[in-house]
Amino acid sequence: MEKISIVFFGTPDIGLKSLEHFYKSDKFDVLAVVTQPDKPSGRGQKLTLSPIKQFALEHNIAVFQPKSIRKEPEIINALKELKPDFFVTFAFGQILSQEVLDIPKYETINLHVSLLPKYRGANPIQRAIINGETKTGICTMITELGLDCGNICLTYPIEITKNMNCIELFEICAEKSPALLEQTLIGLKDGDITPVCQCKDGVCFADKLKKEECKIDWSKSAAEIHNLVRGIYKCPGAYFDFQGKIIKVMETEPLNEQPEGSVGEFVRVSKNGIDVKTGNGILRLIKVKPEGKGEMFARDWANGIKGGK
RNA sequence: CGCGGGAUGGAGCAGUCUGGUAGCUCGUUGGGCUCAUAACCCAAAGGUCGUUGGUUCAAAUCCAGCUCCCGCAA
Repeated sequence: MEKISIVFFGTPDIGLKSLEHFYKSDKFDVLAVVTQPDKPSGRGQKLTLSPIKQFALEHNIAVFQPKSIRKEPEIINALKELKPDFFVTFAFGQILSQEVLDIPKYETINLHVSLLPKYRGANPIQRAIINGETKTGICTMITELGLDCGNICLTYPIEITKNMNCIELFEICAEKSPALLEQTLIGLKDGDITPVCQCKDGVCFADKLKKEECKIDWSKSAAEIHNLVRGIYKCPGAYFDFQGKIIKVMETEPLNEQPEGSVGEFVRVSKNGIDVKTGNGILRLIKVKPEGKGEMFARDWANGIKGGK
């Protein structure tokens, strides 16, 4: 069987397993990788390569790093020269142009980590958890010019369990993506897949996270805050202010009690954690991460506060 | 050279400015109380104060270098 040739468009590590799969598979040929330019990042402003670029460099795959691919004819021409069967985009971070979409012999396909048409856009995984969804999924689609609006090829459902956080969900998505992409490409090439239009009902968008959203509003219900905490776990993490310091909340458990006291007050400190009164119910803080410190159990943090007074 | 916080028994912290006996809240172990306990009382064990050098009669503390961890910003 002739190999299917692809160009992989991606940036963060959620797509790494898929790229690796294509690279190692004898059914596919990765002609090149397109990723975001290197950016200064991290403490000390060091120039950082995207995980996808690192992988490409380690395996001698050609890398293109357009600032904006629509406006760089040289890169577009180079991609045309490759004569790929497919373009595969997965968390690339740039909008393509029709000219780019038309380059591959078959299609340009995109993998999106939600069950479209829900959660189109930048942050589907985190938004799904924040909104308390119990199921989501991944799907492949024919890329069109609009935002995640193309016809659907294949989907794979994923259950969101009660305490799952966004990192865990990221990993599941990354894990399940390679097989779905492979099926999609082979199916499209053989004509076994007929992409279907996204139904018009239920369209919603997953906007980028704003900084204000990460600050915990104790007047919300314990369940809502719990969803926020796990939805933005570590990236960037939900927090509250305490004595002028930022305290990030890493792990929580909502409880149904309705205690006396005011909203946001620590009503109880026990071996299990710090119980905070919310607009509805108690939120038990299990693990926190104070500014400048490492992650710790909430009860340990509480120990230090008392001792320091 | 982007800005900033931190390293002290097993955990979380105070003590550093103003050098002079290793402290607090927990945990652990043993004992007591109790029908019983995660509660209470008593006792014990456990620390080269991140590392190297300097100043000093004397350094967790002052000075200089180094290592590691973390927050912001991007």
